[in-house]
Amino acid sequence: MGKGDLTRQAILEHAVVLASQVGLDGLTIGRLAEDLDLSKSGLFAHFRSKEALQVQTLALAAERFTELVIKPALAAPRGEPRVQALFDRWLSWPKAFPQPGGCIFVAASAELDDQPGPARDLLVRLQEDWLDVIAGAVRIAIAEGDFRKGVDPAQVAFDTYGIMLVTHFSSRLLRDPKAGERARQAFSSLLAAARALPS
Amino acid sequence: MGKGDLTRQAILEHAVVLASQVGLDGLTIGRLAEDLDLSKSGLFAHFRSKEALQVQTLALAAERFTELVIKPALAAPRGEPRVQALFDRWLSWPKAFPQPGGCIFVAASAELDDQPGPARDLLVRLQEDWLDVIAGAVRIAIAEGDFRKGVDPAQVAFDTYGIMLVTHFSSRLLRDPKAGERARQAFSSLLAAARALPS
DNA sequence: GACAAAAACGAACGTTCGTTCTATTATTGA
DNA sequence: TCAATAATAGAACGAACGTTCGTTTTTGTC
Repeated sequence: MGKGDLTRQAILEHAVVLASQVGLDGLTIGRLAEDLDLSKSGLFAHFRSKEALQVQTLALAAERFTELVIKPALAAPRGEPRVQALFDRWLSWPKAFPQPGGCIFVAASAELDDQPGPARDLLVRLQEDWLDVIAGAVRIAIAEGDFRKGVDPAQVAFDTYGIMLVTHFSSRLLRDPKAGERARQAFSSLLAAARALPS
Repeated sequence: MGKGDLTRQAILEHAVVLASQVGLDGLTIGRLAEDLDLSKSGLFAHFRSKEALQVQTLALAAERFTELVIKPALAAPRGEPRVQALFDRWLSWPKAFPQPGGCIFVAASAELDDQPGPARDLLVRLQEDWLDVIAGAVRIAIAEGDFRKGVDPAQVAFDTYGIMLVTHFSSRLLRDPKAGERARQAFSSLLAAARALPS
């Protein structure tokens, strides 16, 4: 890895931090350059367009998300524990990879939902993949007998995603200190409803 | 109402539409003026700052939300029907007051969560009020005997808000045509869990 | 219909944006 | 070590931003 890739990596690392606060659109080449003691043009040369910068920023965040959330959670035992692990890891993900403005994907979701382009395309793919990971874990939990047979994995993934979103808004916009607690409570109810009756 | 107030109203009406698509920050005085066949300076004179424009845009949307969602729902019978009505009215609110970019409050929530100022302050107050309305309806449903005594109204409001958020993202970002259906399913499960057992 | 007040205009301001050049400095590989 | 290449800097661009100002048009009232 040459020096170029090194600084590019450093730029993107900081871009995620910044984008979590000001959004992918609020992300500015001048600001980024100033923070990293680079010239605007020098930084720009690494990406050759702002759109590319946005896409690569999202991509880096996704890479980290896989490392820090998905991979460790998939190490949990098949069945309900793995579903629980996915949720727990998600909850602590803004701490695992510091994002002062909260989850960058949530911020980007609201921003890009009406803005066609490669950044939106990538984000959609990432979010669909994430929902699929959850649904897959639920499907396994059904097969393992932890959850009832009638449970719809996609619906559980939908519901879980909802809890994640409301947790984000509750803690970041409303500054509710009880958000984490409420989130756990909500998720616990969700699991209880899916759980198979003890035989 | 003089002519000034009339055009100001028209401006704000369109500002809500625009802000739902590009956000409160993406809202631009030039674009707004062009759409309404006004001069930039002529439009600007109505507000004297962009911040005031943003705040008044939010305020108008809140006014409409009260008219079109809260007020009609509160006309429903006390108890579970009223809780259901609140949810149903929310679901159809982007159609009742056209917002091509989806609910303006959801868009603003992600945008302003790290941006101190009067716009954020107003938005927080509005969202807290909305949560209180839901929690209040739940409290009444408990008193009426529709819901179990142990139900936590604030938690139900939290859960409901989550379903609303995931519905928004599912339909707007992922373009999932089944979002509405999934939302109803999720909410119906939520109510079922809160419901008192038939005596 | 005259006249003051209100509303809208048009031009310009200083900034900042993304982007494009050309030139200079660092890094690399033979 | 030295040429080739990659990385960065610096200056400038056109466009768009919010905002200000002085002027002109429209409105409402006696």
